[in-house]
Amino acid sequence: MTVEERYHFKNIEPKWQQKWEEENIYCTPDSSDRPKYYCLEMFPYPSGKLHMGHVRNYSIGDVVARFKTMQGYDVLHPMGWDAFGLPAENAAIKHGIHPADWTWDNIENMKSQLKQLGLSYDWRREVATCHPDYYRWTQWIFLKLYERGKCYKKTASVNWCPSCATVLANEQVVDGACERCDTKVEQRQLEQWFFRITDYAQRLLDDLELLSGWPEKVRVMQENWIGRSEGAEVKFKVTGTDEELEVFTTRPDTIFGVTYMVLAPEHPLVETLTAGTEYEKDVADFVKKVRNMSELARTTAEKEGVFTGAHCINPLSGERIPILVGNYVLLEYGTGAVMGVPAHDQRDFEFATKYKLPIRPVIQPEGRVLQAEELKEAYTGEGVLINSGEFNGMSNKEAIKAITRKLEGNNQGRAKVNFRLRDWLISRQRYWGTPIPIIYCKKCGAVPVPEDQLPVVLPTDVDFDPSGKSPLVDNPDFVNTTCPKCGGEAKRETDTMDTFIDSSWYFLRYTSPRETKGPWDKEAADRWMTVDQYIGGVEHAILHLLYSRFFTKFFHDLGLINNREPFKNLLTQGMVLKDGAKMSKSKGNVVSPEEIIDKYGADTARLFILFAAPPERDLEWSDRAVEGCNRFLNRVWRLYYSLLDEIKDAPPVQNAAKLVGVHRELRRITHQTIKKVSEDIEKRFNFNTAISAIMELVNAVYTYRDKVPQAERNSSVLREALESAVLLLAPFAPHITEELWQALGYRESVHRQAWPNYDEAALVENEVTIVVQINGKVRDRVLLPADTGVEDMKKYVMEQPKVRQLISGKEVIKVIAVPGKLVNVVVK
RNA sequence: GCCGAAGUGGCGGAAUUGGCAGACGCACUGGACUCAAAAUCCAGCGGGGCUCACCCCCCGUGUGGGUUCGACUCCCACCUUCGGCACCA
Repeated sequence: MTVEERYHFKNIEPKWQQKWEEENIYCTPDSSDRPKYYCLEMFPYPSGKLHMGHVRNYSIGDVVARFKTMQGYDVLHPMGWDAFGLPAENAAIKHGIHPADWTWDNIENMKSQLKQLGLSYDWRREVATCHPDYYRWTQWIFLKLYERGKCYKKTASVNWCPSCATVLANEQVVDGACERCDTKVEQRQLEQWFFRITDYAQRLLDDLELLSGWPEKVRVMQENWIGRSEGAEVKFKVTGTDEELEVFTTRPDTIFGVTYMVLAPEHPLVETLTAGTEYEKDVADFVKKVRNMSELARTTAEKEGVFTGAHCINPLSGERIPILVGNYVLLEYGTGAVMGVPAHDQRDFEFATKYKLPIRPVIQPEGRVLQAEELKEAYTGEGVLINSGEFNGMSNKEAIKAITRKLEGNNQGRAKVNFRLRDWLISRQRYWGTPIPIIYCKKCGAVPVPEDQLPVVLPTDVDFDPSGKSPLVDNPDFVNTTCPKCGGEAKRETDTMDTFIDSSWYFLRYTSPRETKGPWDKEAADRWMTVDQYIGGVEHAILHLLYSRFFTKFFHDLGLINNREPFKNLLTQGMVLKDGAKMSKSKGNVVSPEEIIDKYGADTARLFILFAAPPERDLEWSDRAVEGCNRFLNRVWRLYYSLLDEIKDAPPVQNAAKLVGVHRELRRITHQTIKKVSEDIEKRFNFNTAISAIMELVNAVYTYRDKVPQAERNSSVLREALESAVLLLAPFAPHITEELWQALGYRESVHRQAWPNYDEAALVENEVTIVVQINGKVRDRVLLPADTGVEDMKKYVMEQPKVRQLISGKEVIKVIAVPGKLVNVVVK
């Protein structure tokens, strides 16, 4: 095969893409003796067009997959579509296109764009969550959760997005607004489906320790989101009734400092305690006012409260304590009621000061006497108990245990762990999602659809209401059915599932994507899981990653898989910026991947995006730098073109040890580059420095070609350098390297070659430059044999005329020598 | 407010274990090639001083201190930017 004089990516790229597809070179075999490696990038929502964030995500993953393949691993590298979701439905309402058509068209379009990038996916394993063969198993998983009591329906105050016309999970509310459309979220009382993720709170927290391959940042975010706190639940008897008021506190040691109690406005006792009293109206007005506030307004409002007229009894001191209702107490956390200890909690302090409630210190810091009147803020530190009866003098740390024990003994309380994490609200009042497989029967109530009747197919013949109301609600063919239990008339659930459910198990489906007997084949799942490397945006740090971990644990408990965690190593890539801001239509700073690929080719686009910054960091787009990468590929091409005849029939390097001078040096650079590129990819994912090392190798070959006359060149060394450069560059720029590889005379794909190994002996330098410092400042450099010992180095350096001159008349205090590096002379 | 990450030339970034700061690339400047341009190639490119040829010297990794023979790297304090959490009792 001959090589053209100029690099025409427009011919080369489609040619190889087609060849690779014909020969199925990226298809993962069903069985193999090689060790497995599962490389996964977060699958995209099929919005219609690829953006630069996708290009970055998938370029990173492709380098990893190709590198691991060349290293001899059996690599699973699949791609698919997170294909349910609101934009499809909005397109239907706006443009009259059916969500299914819209979605499948987009998938087709994006798939061809992905193919143009030359990504090494096994397309036979493609999945789309909106396909009945997929969501059938999403429904199956729902039924398993239902069966095991991990799925339930309840009426609760939920987040409602008026623009999306649906409820949202807690995780989908950001700063009181819908994470999708930024509309202010309202609170509504609705009956909704939940998954009991809170049952897994402790395990989700504990197993973060297994995830040493995750960024610390993501682990901390999950830890905060789960929000474990240890404390106690304490019962206070309400005076004059049989009622008991229960509170959760992390500070049972301050119980003698309680001077009031506060209930959440939604707390059931509020009505009970005030009914028929003179306080009823004031309290009801207050509750109404607070309830009408949005969550955001409520959390930013100043603390307010009103007295209910009721009192309760401190279980340890017997003291009578007033009960208030407060806007800052949340019903959903703990028991929906808190004890007020103004001396030792800043919020309580502010509240008590505002309403002139008493403040009583019960913890005394060492060496200081706390006087209630003098306090300017709550004392939240450690100390010794005072004003606390039998516990006086005890350290507060001990008192936490002692008081909890005492309460437990009296049946007035118990140790308790609370989590910030709430159950996952999974139902959505929208059409384009997985139907919830539940049937409501007048006689039997909510009945799960039997497994053999799955999937509950989403009907496609539906009309869309501009209000966003789900077309399922008014679709009699879908809604009306018979009860699986009694055969009587019944109605289907019309809510669909949160799309995060679809994406919480797709990584398992890839292991056996056409399995019909279950969501996946256990043997296949056990062979491939866990995902060795997961790559995606940090915006999924909580939602998707937490839900997937929850599902994995649930599947593990059911014996469906052996692994406990889905993703062993996680790489969170940074954003692609233009002019310092995230690319967005509204800012008008979008660079389209299509244009770039058309102008420079996929190899250039990939190379730039990997070269411009390390993957975790944000990347600033630069058209000029893209041109630079294109220039580099042209430079590589020209180098091959000019040397191809010379190296075509060159044998492998023999008697490497006997090489000298420039030939030895070129070989050293070749092997040093192999080492550096291998380590940069493997250990650090620093593709930018790997690429710069390849550039240096190419520069070195240029220098060799231009400085050494042709007759004197060592064609074997030259060939080794050029061949290595192609192999090292192959994961980054798959098309050009394939073309050059074949030009070297090989028939088999470069992507099926073994990753090059470096020869340790070739790395050894005979002579090294030693830096000479005087008092830590570089003053000279000397060339010494690489194996020169410490004493010889010192001796040699001290004899240098320049050194003698610089230290003359000064006292040499000591001389430090680091072999291969430097000599530092310390003088006074 | 709390937690975390980062701060290095005109720009993106490098320095992996405390040992030559600025690799590689972009931009820029000068030169070669050309009738000319593009492309390509060569050289220069942190700031300042001194020579103004070579050399040499001083300063320099957000700021101020410290440890060390030696600090972009370790420690303390502070400033700035970005990200996350934020009545969670």
